[in-house]
Amino acid sequence: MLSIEEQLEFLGRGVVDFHSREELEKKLKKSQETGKPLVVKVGFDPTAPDLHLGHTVVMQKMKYFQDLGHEVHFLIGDFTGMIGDPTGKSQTRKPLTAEQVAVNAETYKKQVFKILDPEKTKVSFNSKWLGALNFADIIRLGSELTVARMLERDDFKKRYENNLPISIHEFFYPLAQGYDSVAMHADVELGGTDQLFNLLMGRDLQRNRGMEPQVVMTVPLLEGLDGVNKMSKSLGNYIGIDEPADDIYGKLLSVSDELMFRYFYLLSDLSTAEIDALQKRMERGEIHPKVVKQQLARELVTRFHSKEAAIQAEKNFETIFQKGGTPDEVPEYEMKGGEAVALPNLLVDAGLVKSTSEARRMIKQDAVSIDGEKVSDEKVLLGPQGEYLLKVGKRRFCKVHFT
RNA sequence: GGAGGGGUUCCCGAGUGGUUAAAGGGAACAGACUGUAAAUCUGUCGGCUCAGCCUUCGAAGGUUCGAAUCCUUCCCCCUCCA
Repeated sequence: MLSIEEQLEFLGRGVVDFHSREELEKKLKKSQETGKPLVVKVGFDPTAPDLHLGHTVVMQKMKYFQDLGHEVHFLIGDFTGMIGDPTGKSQTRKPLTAEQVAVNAETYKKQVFKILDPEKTKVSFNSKWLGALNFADIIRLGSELTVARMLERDDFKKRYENNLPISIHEFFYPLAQGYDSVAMHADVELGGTDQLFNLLMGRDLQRNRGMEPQVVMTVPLLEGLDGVNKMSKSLGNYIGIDEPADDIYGKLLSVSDELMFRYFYLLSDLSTAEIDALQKRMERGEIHPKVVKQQLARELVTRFHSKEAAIQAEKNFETIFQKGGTPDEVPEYEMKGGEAVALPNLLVDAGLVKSTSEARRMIKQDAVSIDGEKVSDEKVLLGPQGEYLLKVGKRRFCKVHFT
C-alpha cells in the first residue's frame, strides 16, 4: 500500500491545474479511514472515437485512481453532446441518435478497456439526469451564474471580443457539465487543460448545494510526433491505440530524444524518480538514448497489445531497420493474368505506391528493390510466373506471386 | 440594408493573356548521414501506354491562335459601415 504522500505524487504527476492538492489529500485520507472509495469522474464526447496516445494521458490517471481502489466513472456526454462543447470550436454539433450513441459507446469501451479495468469501470450517460430536468430546473440552474462570470471562460471571452457569435445554449454546456458532478456526487473530476472552466463549474454548483466540492485536476495536451503541435488525428502526428504493434513501436522509436522524456513523464507507469534516473544516466552517457527509447516503446506496446507483441515488434524493427532485412510477416499479393507486367504497374497493383508516376519516381530515386537487388530500370518486366519480393523505401514490402 | 476583399496543386501563399503542371515556404516521400532520433544536405512532390501525351487554378459558359490570368452567370467565404 502506498502512503498518501506517494499516492499524491503519482496522481499529481504532470497535472497542470490542481484545485487543490490539499483537498485531494484530505479526501484520500478520509477514504482510507472510512473505506469508502472516491468517485472519480471523467467526461467524454459521444462522437465516434478514434483514440490516440493524447487521450490516454487522462485515462492513465483514471487507471491510477482505479488501481488505488477508487470508483472511476466513464461518463459519456450523450445529452451535452446535443449542445456540442463550444470549447475551441465555433460549430454546433448535430445531435446524435440514441443508436449512434450506443454504437459509439461500444467502440469507446473496446478502446478504453485497453487501459482501464472493465470490471471496475462504471460507464454512465448524462442523459439519465439531465434529460429529467424541466424548464424550471434549468432556469434555476441558470440563476447560479452571471453572464460576466461566464464570459471569463477563455474561448467565450475571445469570441465575444472578436464579435463572433455565441449562442445562448452554449452557456448551458458548462452548467450541464457541472450539474453532472452534482448528480454523480463526484469527488474528483479530470480533464484536459482546455476543460478547466467546465471542471471548476462543478465545484461551484456543488458548493452552492452544500456539498463538498470536487477536486479538479487537468492534464496537459500531449505533443504529437512532430514535437510541436498537440497530438491530433487531423494533423497526422498521432499514434492511435488501435494501431498494429509494429507501427506503435516504430513511431515511438522515431520520436526525438527530447520528446521521449515528455512521453515518459505523461504516459509511462514508471515513477518520477525512475524517469529522472534514466535521464541522468543517459546524460552521463551510461545508457544509449536508443535503449531508453526502446524501453518506452516496449512499455506502451505492451499496454495496448501484449508483452509478446512488444518483443516481436522490437525484433521486427531491428530486422528491418538495423539489418536492412525483411520482416517475418510480409503482405502477399497474387498477380493473375499470366502475362508479364512492367515494374511500375506491378508496384501499383501490389499497393506499394499510389500511381505509376510515383513508382517511376521511386525507381529513379533508387528506392526500389526486387529480391534485395536495387532496380534502376523502370522498364523491367516481371512474370508471367514466379515469386518476387518487392521493396519500396525502407518499410514497404510485398511478396508477389504470379499465377 | 450599404461598401469592399477573396476562393490557386495536401496546407500556407506567389502568379493578372503565351517561356506556367503553375514561384516560395511547410508537410510528405526517397537518398546520404545516424540510434529509421533530432538536426543537416540532396532529390522528388497531378496523371498516363512517360524524352511524348492528358487533366488541373470555386462551378458553368464565353472571348482568343492561346486563359489560373479577360467577359458573363452562379456558388461559397471574409472585412468594414448601418
